[in-house]
Amino acid sequence: MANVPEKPTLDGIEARWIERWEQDGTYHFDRTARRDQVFAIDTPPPTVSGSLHIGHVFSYTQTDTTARFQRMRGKAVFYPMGWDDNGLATIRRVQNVYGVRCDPSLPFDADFAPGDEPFDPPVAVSRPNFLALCERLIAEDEVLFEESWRRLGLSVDWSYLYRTIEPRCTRVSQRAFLRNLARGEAYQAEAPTLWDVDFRTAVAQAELEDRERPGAYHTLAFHRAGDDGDVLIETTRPELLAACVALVCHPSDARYAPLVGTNVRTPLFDVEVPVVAHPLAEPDKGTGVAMICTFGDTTDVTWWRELDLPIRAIVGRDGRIVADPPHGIDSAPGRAAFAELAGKTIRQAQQRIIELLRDRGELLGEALPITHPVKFYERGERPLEIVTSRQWYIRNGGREPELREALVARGQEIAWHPEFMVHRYESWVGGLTGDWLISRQQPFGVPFPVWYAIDDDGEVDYAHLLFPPEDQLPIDPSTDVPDGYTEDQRGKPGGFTGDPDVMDTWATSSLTPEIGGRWEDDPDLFARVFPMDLRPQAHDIIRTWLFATVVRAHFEFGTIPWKNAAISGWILDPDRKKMSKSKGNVVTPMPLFEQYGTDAVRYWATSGRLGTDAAFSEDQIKIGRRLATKLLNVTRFVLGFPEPPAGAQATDPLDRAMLARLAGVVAAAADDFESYDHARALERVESFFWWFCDDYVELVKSRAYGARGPDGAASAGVALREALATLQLLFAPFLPFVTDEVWSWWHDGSVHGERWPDASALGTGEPVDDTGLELTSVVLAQVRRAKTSAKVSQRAAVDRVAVRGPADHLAALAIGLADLQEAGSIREVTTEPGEGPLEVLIVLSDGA
RNA sequence: GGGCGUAUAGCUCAGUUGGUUAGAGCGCCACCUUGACUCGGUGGAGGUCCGCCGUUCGAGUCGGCGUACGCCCACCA
Repeated sequence: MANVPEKPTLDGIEARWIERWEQDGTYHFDRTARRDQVFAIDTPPPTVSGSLHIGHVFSYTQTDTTARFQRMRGKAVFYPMGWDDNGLATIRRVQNVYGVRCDPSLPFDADFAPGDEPFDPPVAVSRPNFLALCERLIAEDEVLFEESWRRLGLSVDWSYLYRTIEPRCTRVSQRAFLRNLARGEAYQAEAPTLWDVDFRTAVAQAELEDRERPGAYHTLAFHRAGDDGDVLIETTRPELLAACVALVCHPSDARYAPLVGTNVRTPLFDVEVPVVAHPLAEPDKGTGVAMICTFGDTTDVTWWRELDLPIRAIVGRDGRIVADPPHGIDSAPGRAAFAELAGKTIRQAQQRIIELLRDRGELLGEALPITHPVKFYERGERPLEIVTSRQWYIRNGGREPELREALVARGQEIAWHPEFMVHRYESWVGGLTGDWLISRQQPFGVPFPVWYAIDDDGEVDYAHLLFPPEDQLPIDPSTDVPDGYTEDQRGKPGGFTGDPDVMDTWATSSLTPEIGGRWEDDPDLFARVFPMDLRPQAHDIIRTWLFATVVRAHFEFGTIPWKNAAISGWILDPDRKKMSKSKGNVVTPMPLFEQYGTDAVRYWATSGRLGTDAAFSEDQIKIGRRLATKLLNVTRFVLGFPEPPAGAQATDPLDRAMLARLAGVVAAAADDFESYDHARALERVESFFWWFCDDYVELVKSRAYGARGPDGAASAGVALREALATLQLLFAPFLPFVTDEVWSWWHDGSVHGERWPDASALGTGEPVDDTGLELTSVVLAQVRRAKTSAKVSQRAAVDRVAVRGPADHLAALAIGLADLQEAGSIREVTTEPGEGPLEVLIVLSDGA
């Protein structure tokens, strides 16, 4: 019945099995399953790009082993996939691939077509043209992207594939936003926000990172009234002097106490500003007095807000000094100085103002060079500025202690794997300084489903919002028209205008459980999968994706979005540096799949534990390859023994002991999986497997061929096959291709449609003492050692093996002696009771 | 500044509630072409378990102090 190939091979098996699984619906989600029979996974939708990254392989394969295990446990596994294609990553890619930039003021050009090469210099295109290019590039990318993902052998149900920009996801995103708005969880505000001058968009606290940058302290002289002399301050940003609205010192700083409440005049611009006190000012920094500008950093924002200071904004959204001086700069010399700076970039303005100040003697001493951390948008190239703008926010506890506590508590409801990762969540939520800024001033993304009425004077009335009913979603306010209006009223007095912004990508991806589960579109499905069982993701996006998802579920459903969070580590290169495109040390998995087979790469990936960064190791992949090859060969070998008669059982004590040991592995590996420790499960199974191949199969092969009669052969044959089938099942979550390959040689149907083995059904199911098995291995090793030392073949004959040791050990060992004799080509085996540890005397035939 | 994690063989890492001489794989060395596997098999060498102090009959494991590395959060005039 077995159909074993003459020369088994791993080459090319992926394509065959991927096609077969797709045809047979092997990973099809049974949506009739009750909620308690479902295991739902909130798969991270990867950002669409040209290719798969080795880090993807690492984390997604780990999740896949859990999905496969749960499926084998009888769960209906809901394992959707999605592509995240609506973010800045897509915009950047379109800009680079086609050499274009979006200029919303341009009209649509129906004849526009990109060239084969990117335009250089970049060409400005209209928003509709830009969006068309986004769609086009995404469509091209996603074909190849999906192909490479399928090659990984994930057991996802591809019929649930989604793209975050598609209408259905846009609808989910807009609906959730409108509900947040209706409940007061989302709001609009005009406020200072961190701003990327290259992307020309606001960015959220979660997307910041500090980078060390060179800078310098410059000492500036502010002037007191009359002849009271100067007040000196140090600043790294003299170019913001025109934006200065006050000086600040610590309330307890006696040196400056007399100054507080008085006014001083700024150098160069001669603007009168007050000296104020605030606890955030640090006496031992600089001179102890700092200038407050609107806005140099987030501390300035705090001071400005808490001290109720005026605003003098001088940095435009393009990162240049604005054309007109802010109010307060009234003197002719002051205005002249400002004119020198207007239109310059920050760098240029800094250079120029230093010259101007020095010429006037208001810059003292030499600049003191320093290195200091500067805030950047994580994808950006220039430091962030702070500009005042109208933005949308979702409350996240950053300004409300009660909400913050509630969200911390939600995080603690989740079972984290590993547990300590909850600390990252807690420290992030605990450190929030403001609400979640979700609007972005970008051409491509999910639009805010909001219009504003325009009053009779032509002013936009931001307090007068117009919404679409939910059943009209998704909408684009730049082309759709609110109820009660007509298109020709767009932008007119008494008419309306659409909100120009789009949502940040996290505002949509924070809804992946709702998107994947078809919230509101398919209530029956949603009820079966939400809240989900598992969110797998990497630790760097706990503060963004994970937290945001918790916020949305908390508001919409009053629940956590999933019971478990499995946090994977990162891939480091072999020198333990983080892999990144800029370092040029990125490994692409496709060539590895080709060279070693997907299973081999999966072996490496699943050897990694959750929460632990792992070094990329081609050696580990080679070991995986060896394992897969061994599975092919041992299957071929075992299936080549005479088939035991129907109804035969494993009766030989050695066989029963082996099966009992295997039963222990089955149970322990299941426990490992239940506690999200796939790597330990693999280690356990693998360890048994090599012992099985190296010792057990070697011990019983002669008997299996009939050397000790038909009963012994039948017992060995049964045990070998039971163990082989069990091992194939145990490896199935890790090595899906080779296990289905070897399974198919002697079974109908896929191994991935089978149940996890029943430990109690192995052998007779009765407990068996493992000592005999262990001792047999020990004596076998001694015999091998004797032959190796004598530099003879393992096949060489042995005259006599004499074992001396405690009676209970000898009794246990008795189950293996006959097979040992065959396996070792031993003429005579004797045992003798004695004290102390087991001693083995081996007499080789040559007298060696 | 606060927090989390890691430290075991040349390398990558296991080591569960404390329990004989601390394990695996790779690499290295030697040997064997033994009924499937040379992408194979057998064996060997190789360790002050980061340091110090403590608890204990007993510590790689528990506690304290420290060191190194990585990360998170905060600060950043």
